Amino acid sequence: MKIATWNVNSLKVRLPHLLQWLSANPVDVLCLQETKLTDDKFPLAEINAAGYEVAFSGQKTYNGVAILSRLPLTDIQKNNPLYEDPQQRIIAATIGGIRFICAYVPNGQAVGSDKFAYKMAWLAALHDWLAAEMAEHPQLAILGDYNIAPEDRDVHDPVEWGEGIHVSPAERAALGTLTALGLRDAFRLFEQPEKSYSWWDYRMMGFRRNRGLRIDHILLSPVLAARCEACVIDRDPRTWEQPSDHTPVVATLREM
DNA sequence: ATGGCAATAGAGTATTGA
Repeated sequence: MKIATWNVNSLKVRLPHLLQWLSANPVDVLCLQETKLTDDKFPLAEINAAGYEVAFSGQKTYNGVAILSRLPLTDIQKNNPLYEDPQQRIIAATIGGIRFICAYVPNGQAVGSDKFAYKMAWLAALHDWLAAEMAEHPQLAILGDYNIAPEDRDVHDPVEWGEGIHVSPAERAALGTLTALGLRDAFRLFEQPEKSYSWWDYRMMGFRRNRGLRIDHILLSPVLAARCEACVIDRDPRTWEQPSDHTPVVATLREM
């Protein structure tokens, strides 16, 4: 089973890329972030025609998440039941006995800002909800844009980024509370090339110069981590015309 | 230190992203 996550930065603009990528990479489950579409504008017919069922939760202009699946999705949950949030950043569903959570963690803008406080409160609530979900679902995967680079090796220039947004000790500690639940970063279960990133700034030729961050992650419960046999970042879509600034992360799970 | 690029809303420019 192949599972993946991709922040598409507008599904309206990126639908051709999504369909192109899926035709070459027919993953079983794909979590999308930043669809930026209200539900009435979601391209349901095109995604169904590509062979996928889909659960989605969107809003105008910002945020918006979706889970595409070749198998039926059940027990669909929108947002964290422990956290009242007008922003559509989470959708969850059970697929083939696995609980999937698609998450778009707040950006946070700048350490100490109001948006940063929101990010930290949001992550604390996510932790509490995940603890309950993991107790109920031993097979759990949470995929998405975490807007946190876990370690300095996930940052193109740790000195330049300092202790700013996406790399601050507080954010890394919040991510650490998730791994303390037993969740494993699928990418780091395996040997990986140095300077592997999942996002590059549009500006300053960020991609060409590989000035990136690894902020998109697949976290797996212990049972699923034991089934994981590969995890890769697919840089290819970032080379296409008018790309998202993020690129897909794909994990392979051994069949039971 | 700032802005640089892209998407959106909406009609010139502001906001947000990371």
